[in-house]
Amino acid sequence: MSEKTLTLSLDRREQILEAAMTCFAECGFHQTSMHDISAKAGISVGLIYRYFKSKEEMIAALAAEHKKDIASLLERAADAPSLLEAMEVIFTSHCCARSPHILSAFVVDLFAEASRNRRVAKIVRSVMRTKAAGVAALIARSPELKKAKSGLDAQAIAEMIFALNDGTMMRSVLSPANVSVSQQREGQLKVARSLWHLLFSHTSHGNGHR
Amino acid sequence: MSEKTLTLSLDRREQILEAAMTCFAECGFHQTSMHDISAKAGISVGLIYRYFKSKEEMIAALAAEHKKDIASLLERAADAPSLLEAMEVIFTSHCCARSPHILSAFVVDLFAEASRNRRVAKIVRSVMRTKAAGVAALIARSPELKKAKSGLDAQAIAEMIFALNDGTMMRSVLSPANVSVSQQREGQLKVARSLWHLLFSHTSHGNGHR
Amino acid sequence: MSEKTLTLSLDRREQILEAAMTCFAECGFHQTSMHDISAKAGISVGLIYRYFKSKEEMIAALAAEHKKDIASLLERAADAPSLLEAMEVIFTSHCCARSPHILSAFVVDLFAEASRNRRVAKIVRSVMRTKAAGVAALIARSPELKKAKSGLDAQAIAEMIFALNDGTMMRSVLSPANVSVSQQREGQLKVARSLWHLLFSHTSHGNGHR
Amino acid sequence: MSEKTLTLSLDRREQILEAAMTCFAECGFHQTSMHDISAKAGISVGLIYRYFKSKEEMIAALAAEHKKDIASLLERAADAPSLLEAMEVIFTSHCCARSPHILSAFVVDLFAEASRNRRVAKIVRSVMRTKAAGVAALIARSPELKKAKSGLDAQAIAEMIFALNDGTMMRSVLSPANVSVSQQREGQLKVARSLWHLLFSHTSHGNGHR
DNA sequence: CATGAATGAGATTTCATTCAT
DNA sequence: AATGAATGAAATCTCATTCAT
Repeated sequence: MSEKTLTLSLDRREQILEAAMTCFAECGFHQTSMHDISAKAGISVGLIYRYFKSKEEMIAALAAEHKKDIASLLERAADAPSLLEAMEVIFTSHCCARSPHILSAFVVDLFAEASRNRRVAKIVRSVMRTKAAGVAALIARSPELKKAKSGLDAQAIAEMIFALNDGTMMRSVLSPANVSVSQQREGQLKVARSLWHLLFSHTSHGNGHR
Repeated sequence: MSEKTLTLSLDRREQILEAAMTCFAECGFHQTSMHDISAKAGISVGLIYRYFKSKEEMIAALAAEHKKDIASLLERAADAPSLLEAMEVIFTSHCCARSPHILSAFVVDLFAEASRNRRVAKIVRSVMRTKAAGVAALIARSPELKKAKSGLDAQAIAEMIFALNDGTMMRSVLSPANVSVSQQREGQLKVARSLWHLLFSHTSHGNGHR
Repeated sequence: MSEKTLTLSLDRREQILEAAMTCFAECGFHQTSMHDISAKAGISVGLIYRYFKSKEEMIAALAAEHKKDIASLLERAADAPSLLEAMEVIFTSHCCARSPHILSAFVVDLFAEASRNRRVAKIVRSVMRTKAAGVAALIARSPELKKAKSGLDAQAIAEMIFALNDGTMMRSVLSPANVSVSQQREGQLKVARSLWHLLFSHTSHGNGHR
Repeated sequence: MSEKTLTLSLDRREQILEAAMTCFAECGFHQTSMHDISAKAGISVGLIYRYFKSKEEMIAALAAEHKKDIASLLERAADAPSLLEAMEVIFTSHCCARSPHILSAFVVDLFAEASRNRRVAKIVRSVMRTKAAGVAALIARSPELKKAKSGLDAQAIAEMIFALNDGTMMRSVLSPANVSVSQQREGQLKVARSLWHLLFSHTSHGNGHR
């Protein structure tokens, strides 16, 4: 029974976080009311407080989940057959999950929040480190690195990849609603490939993407 | 007198916006109260409402100011003797003005806000267009472009520059307080030069920056 | 089995009341939550409701228990060999039971509650009558009364004893934590003896208390 | 203008405290809502917070007012032509001000609160010291003291007076509504005179009160 | 032009109580 | 008998905005 109870509890927790994520992405942390979240989750306000001590704790929990998502993303990227494909996985990651804007909007809010909330800042910093380390490893072991004549080390390349990745994501929150998920995907792929070519390709002609 | 009144008014407006900017950057739009702003500006709450119809209007006004700042930044970049130097101007722009984090935090908040506020979205989109067009022009006329063998057109290059620029800025809101402005500057310069090399340099050895 | 069940139930009831008493004394009736009580009693919230219809009922039950405590106190006082000793029993009663402040704080809260809760008021009034009658009887039968030249009748003397008793108890909730139980006892004894001397002694020299 | 503003503010503050006092006495600190107070004062909830940072601060403010009331009561007592009359002033003080029960109920609540609220405890302790010192001085200078053969010093007598005073007040919160203010006054006077006789009178026959 | 007192809706959070298991 | 998840009303406190002075 304790197992079932635990499962049930975890489901509830998930359900609440899912609702919160959607609300936060739609309205921002501080414009989303607990009532909004409870309504979206289809439960009462009070129940949320059995799972989270405060609204801030929910934000932190979501930030922690984000960290896990990033970790699993990196694993998937590590499994990719080539560095180019790994980069494609990374650059398109926020285009698939859930609805288009949701994730981007959430992450931008997360950074904004991190700039004034120690607790969130700590988590987001750790996300950044996870990402940087993961990709640096990816690059370090890739055959492309040796061919690269850019003179940049794995660390610098990783940082560039992520800055560009975050930058496109930040800008994507403004892409008009009529841009479909697959169009966004295309755009992201284009950026990823462009960067790959810049970093590792020496033949300009091979750059076959539009 | 009307002229003086006008001047006075504009000063007041500036004074209020200056205070608001600081508060917004410190606490975020929706966690900053009108009282916070009035206190920072050293005036009464009521007076703010003689200059701005609402809080939202202040955000919009600041977004508009941001747009002007970007425009003037682009002018300065256009005056730079070389494309590399232009990129250096662009990448370090948010490191000088006011205190370190202030501007970055504000801009990240602005994007977050834009993702759910039509009015702000409109302005920020126009900022993005301004930037993109400005830099595209910069590149189009630069001698480097012809030498570039990346196969990317001016537009794509401009987008990459800005995505990277926004990405590093977004990440900078998390740089610890003990990172000085000049250190941040250094970091930004490094990124700018790396990108420049990737885009336009064919001699890997020339990449002399650390 | 029904007998055992009943016994069990009574134990439970006692256990709950004991926990409630402690919580109430520590935090006050209306700042103690049912959860606090259930936690202190080591049971679930729901179980409390099998024994008490509501929180108010618990307060009433505790008031009723207090009434019994007072009745038994009076019996003990009646068994005392002299009136002075009876008074000593009465004045020190709240110093022994449980931890020092607990009982005083509870009783003061009980009076506060009684001033706006009919049900509690009824019980507390009855406590007061019990006390008054009991002590009046004690005095009426005591040899001291005849010697007393104060001109006060048993009823008036009883009232004075209790007003003084309640007054010292009310003030004792403020005695700092570093006053030990035995010190409090000393203080109460001193007051009891002083009053006894005032009421019944005609030789000022016999007033041997410190 | 600043003077008028100040006056206005003080009036407001007074008005709010007056309303709060009534509500607190009627319902207790923790059963009175801010809305109750604002309704009783005829203002909005928000306005209360311009004058008091929190509910707790209002309680503290009222406790501080109580302290002043006690100080002024002691001054009046000191002006009384005789010690007996001084005691009469003291014992009847809570019968006149405002409506009958209000003050008593408030003070009992104040003691209850003091038993778990450091801030209030501090104030109430200081009230107790003020009272004790004031009356001890009163007694020390009175001619009765010399005649007293009780063997009690001024300090002990003062404490007895106050314990009795507080005790009768605590008990008065339970006097039924049909007991008029003047009847309560009578009762208090009776107690005061009884005590005076016990303390200072040597002729039992002179005890002329009922 | 300038103030800041005043409003009242709304946000977060708590809690007595119920009820399915 | 016993649990504790669930509810939702209510409490405290905040804040954008208005308006009399």
